Amino acid sequence: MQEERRLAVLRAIVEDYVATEEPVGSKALVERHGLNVSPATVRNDMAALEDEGYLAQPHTSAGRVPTDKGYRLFVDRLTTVKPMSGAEKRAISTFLDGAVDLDDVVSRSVRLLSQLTRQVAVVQYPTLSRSTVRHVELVALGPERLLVVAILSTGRVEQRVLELDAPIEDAALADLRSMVGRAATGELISDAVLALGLLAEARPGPGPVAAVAELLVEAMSDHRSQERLVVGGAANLARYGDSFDSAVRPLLEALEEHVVLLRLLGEASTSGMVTVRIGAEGPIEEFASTSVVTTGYGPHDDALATLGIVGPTRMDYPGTMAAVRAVARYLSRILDEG
Amino acid sequence: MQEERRLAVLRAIVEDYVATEEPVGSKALVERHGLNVSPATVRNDMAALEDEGYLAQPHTSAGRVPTDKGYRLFVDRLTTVKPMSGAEKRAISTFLDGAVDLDDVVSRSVRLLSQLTRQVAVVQYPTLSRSTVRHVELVALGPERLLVVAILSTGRVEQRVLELDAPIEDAALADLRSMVGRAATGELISDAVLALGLLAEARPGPGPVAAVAELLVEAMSDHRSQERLVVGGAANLARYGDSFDSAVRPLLEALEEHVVLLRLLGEASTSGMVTVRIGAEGPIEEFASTSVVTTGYGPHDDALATLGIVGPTRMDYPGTMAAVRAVARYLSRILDEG
DNA sequence: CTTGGCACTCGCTCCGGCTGAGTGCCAGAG
DNA sequence: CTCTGGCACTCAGCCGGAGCGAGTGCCAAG
Repeated sequence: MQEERRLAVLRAIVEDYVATEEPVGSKALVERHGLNVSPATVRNDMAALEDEGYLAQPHTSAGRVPTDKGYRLFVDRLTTVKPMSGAEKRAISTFLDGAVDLDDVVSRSVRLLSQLTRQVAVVQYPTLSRSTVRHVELVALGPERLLVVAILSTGRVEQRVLELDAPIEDAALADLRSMVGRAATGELISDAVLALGLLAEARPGPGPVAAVAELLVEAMSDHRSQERLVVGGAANLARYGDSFDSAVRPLLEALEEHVVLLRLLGEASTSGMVTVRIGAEGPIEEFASTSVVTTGYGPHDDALATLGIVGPTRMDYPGTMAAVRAVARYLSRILDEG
Repeated sequence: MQEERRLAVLRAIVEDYVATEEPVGSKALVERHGLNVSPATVRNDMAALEDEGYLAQPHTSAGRVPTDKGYRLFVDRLTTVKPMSGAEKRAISTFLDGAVDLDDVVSRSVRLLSQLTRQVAVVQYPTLSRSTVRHVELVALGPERLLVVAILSTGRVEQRVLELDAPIEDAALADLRSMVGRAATGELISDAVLALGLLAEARPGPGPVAAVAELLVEAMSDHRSQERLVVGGAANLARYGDSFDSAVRPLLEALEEHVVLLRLLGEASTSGMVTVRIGAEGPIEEFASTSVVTTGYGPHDDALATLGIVGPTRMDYPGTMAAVRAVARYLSRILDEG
């Protein structure tokens, strides 16, 4: 009975604090929400919640503020994911349907997500496990440098430069090109990887052939493609009104370090569900004072890549989670079709 | 005689203000620089410079601050571009020489430039007028959607999606593919464009063939490639200690609007020279309170693309200009070799 | 368990005075 | 005509104290 009310109080505090950005007191709370109890009662509940670590006081005579633990409880037990409005849904689909290109799809998703959530959006490029190899091209950049380009049926283009141990003859290159082409073209990525592996084995030794084959294997496995991601909406960091140099600068730096971001996304990559990491729950200290809302996406309901947002722990979790989920779904659908 | 000293005073004020970020007064000025006159004399000069619009006072009883006009005079007449130190030069070349890829070269350049100048760096992708077409690939994404990929000898990959008016048969596609391949492969871009133009003329009518050819022409002309650019070092905006929400937020937004940035770069694209645009000299209001230092770069001394930095009008112009020039040169050389 | 009352805490804001860097002007000296 | 020292003046920034008020904790009664 009182337990229930306490949770209601916690929810109310989170909602108010997210909305006003100011510590919320007992009186204001009973007024703004329809709690049929007196402020004194709420005060008792607040004191209890504080003892349990869900709330904190900035200073002795101020209102309460949720702790990370409080937010955690809020998203775990007090959140009903509110569906997007019809208008929002339409906006999403028309915005994404206009894309002409994989790059375009991704960059539109980032923009969309950052605008919907008013946070910094991060979208990892989708992997390509289901796509087939359309064409492999080897370009000599110099006597010992080779550019390997693989064109995939999804429209993705993977490229990579290979430094050779020894110069390669034009004839040998043409030979290699046709061999690789025959082995890989038209195959599923996985099959092409297999075929190239065989090819490399059949031609052992230190020659460039094996090296190229091995490189192709590596380049076309998911590894490299997952390294790419796009960040957008960094301007939303400007809403961190307080503590600028101390908070925003390292964040901006971290956002340019894609390696760090990839770790961040990789962490909570449970497929299908929206994942929320609050404050210092993750091991990456740059993001210890932020929350990260992510979800997997990809064609055929496989969660092949991750997308999400980074924002202050004080954020509208239900709305943000709904937006992240919605964008991931539409994006998955588009990849399914393309 | 006095005119000379006045310029020295202006230079000293600019240097001090850039270093300290605080309005500089007459007394401090004569102490820090070896001016062999009294503060009173300097005051008279300052008053004169203020009358002419080169200086301004934040408030009645504070030191002077250079105006945009003052900075202009400073860079035009008082700046000797200081050469990079040997260590810096070495750092630049080793950092850039490690690149494996065109994308890598560009992203390294951005990082380098932002670190050297401690400003936001912007690098436009180089154009490809001298490169040849290595391969053209047409991929059917659907019955009426075609992906066109062109691989160029520089390692650049251009791609584009084409929506057809009518479905295209596999046979027709294969036909088209070989025709286009024969016409373009191995040719200089310009020649390929020519050949494809002829091809389109020879096959008139509303069929997909002409459309594809025309699209290729368009895709491979410089237009699209010049649209791409990379931004880095946005974290340096955090050093705008004062006026955050009012100044940095719109800047961050503008930096994500590549269209705006391209206009900015396009403006001052005089080849060979380092160009400085100070404050409101340009027509783009988002950048009215910043300075932009740019220069052209590209292989063979053609200035084919632009690179530069965006920062506060209060910046170290000589150092910044030197860094921009140095990076542009090394970058050009690398493109020359590759 | 809830409620009203009450004393208490303490961050925020306003106000006034002080300080000091910096200026403008003027009169005198080169 | 230019430079210099002197002098009065201005004004932003920095305390420090007073007052305010939101909010709390505790207690005794319902």
